[in-house]
Parts: sequence; structure tokens; C-alpha cells
Amino acid sequence: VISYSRRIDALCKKGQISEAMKMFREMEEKGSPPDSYTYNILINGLCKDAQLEMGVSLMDEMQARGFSPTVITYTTLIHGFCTAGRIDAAMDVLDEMKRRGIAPNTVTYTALIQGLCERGEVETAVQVLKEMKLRGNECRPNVVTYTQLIHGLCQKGLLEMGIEFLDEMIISGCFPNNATYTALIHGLCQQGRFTEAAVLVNEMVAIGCELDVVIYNSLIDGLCKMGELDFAREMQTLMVEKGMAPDVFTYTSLIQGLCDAGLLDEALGLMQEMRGKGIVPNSVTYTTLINGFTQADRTEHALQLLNEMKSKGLIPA
RNA sequence: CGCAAAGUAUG
Repeated sequence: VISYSRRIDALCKKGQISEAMKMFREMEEKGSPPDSYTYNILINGLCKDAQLEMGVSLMDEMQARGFSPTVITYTTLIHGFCTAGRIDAAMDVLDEMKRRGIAPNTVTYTALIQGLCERGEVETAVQVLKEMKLRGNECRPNVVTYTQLIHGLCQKGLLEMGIEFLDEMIISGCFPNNATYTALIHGLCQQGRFTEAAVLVNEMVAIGCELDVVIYNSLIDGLCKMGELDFAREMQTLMVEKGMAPDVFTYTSLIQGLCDAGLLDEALGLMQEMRGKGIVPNSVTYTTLINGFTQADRTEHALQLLNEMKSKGLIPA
């Protein structure tokens, strides 16, 4: 059962849902019927594939078979509905799990916060966090909870509020990590508030976080979007000096910056440079360049890049 | 530790 479940999980995570379903049904015949783990795995796969109703009927099926849905089953569905923007349906699932005596935990509420933020229901998300703190124990907010909330706030442009929650989490003894700081640094950079982003960079180093490639990429992207291409390149040099390898995100940001500045041939040069470092341009990189050339009315070059992309088996992003 | 939640590039 375990090896079947592992294989089904792997298929789901590769997006091969129908293959996963087939294997799931096959388990019966081979005499090792699915258990509640297997059901949860497949329900998660269905949710990630936006097949929410199918996920719900699978939960009904597991119940009919005598496996009670667990907190993981319900949380998986809540996360699925939240990701689909169906907060009301997520709330229904939450009510049902409570009715059945299954206690929501930190993960459950964190999924809910994500959905609420994406729907712009920021105040409700903050309320959920408060409730988590009141309940404590299994519901106590952790670094993921705070990061999720901060990320959601930053995406809505509510940076000041995000910074307040950064302070709050530290005060409550929950240590921010790179994901937490990335949410804020990225948000600040997107608004051109590079100086404030740099302050947070210093802060994170001071508390013992290592600057990773994602942080550097966020800073480089911000500088590019501000038109500060020289500073962006300096930042790239700095990251290399610190032992961090630029990746396809780094280069695509730089290429975008050059395209925006009308420096298309320089942008092509960067694609060569990245290739020279063994970094393979992906469909986003190509799309960035193609759009740049198109907007500059260098359509022939854009088409050439499009063909090159297709010849490498890449689908336009 | 067979299963659920968080950070960066184009559109």
C-alpha cells in the first residue's frame, strides 16, 4: 500500500492525475486496497488539478469505506477551495470538519488565510490570525502562517501592514525566515522602495538569515524595474562574490530590464552569457525577449526567437 | 519520518 501510495503521489505531483487515478483503481485488483493516506494523496492531486468536486466525492467514498476523513483530508480540500477562490466552499468544509469533531490546526487556518488574502478579504484574514492566537496549541500561528499573511498583504500593496506583522511575529517569538523577508523585500522593490528593502536585508542578516538567490533576485528585479540596470548588474556581481549562483530568474529579470530600456541587443547578449554559464533559457526568458522585440517593431527577430523556442520544445509562456 | 499550508522572472 505504501509503495502504491508513493507512486500515486509522485504521479499527482507531476500532474499525471489520470494515471494516478488508474493506479488507484488498480490497487483493488492487486489486493492492496487504498487506505486513508492513499485517499488523501489522491484528493490532494485532484485539488491541485482544480477538480474540487471530484475531491469531495472521493472523500465521500473514503468515508463509505470506513476511513474517517482526517484533519489532513479536510485541510487539503480547504486549501483547494481557497486556491480556486471559493472561500465560501472552504468555509463549508471548515464547518463540516468542526461538526464532525475534527479540530482545525495551524495548517488549516493558514490555508484559509491564503485564500482570504487573495480574495482581498484582508481584514478577515487578520481576524483568523487573532483567532489562532486565542486558540493556541494546535492552532498557534507559526512562521508559515505569518509569512502567508505578510505575503498576502504585500501582494495587495499593504506593505506597512506587512511590516507591522513582521514586528508582531518577532515579538511573539516566531522567527522570520528567508520566505518572510522575501515577501516584504519583493513588495518594497516592486514599489521602487529599494532603500527600505535594503534596510530589511540588513535586518535579516543581523538576525542570522543568509541571503539566498531568491533574495538577490528580488533585489535585482526591483532595480531592473526601476531602470537601475547598472546597480542591478552590481548586485549580480555581489551575489557571485558571496558564492551565490545567478539562475534563470536572475537573467530573465536583467533581460527584461534591458528590453524595457530598449537595449535589445544587450538583452540577446545576456542570453548568450547565461548559456555560457550553463543556465538554460526557459519559456519565460524567451517570452520576455520576444515581447521586447515585438514592442520595438523588430518583428522578424521576434519570430526568429519564437521558432528557436519551439525548436527547443518550449511552449510560449 | 508513505498524505495537507508560505518567498523571486514574462504574459
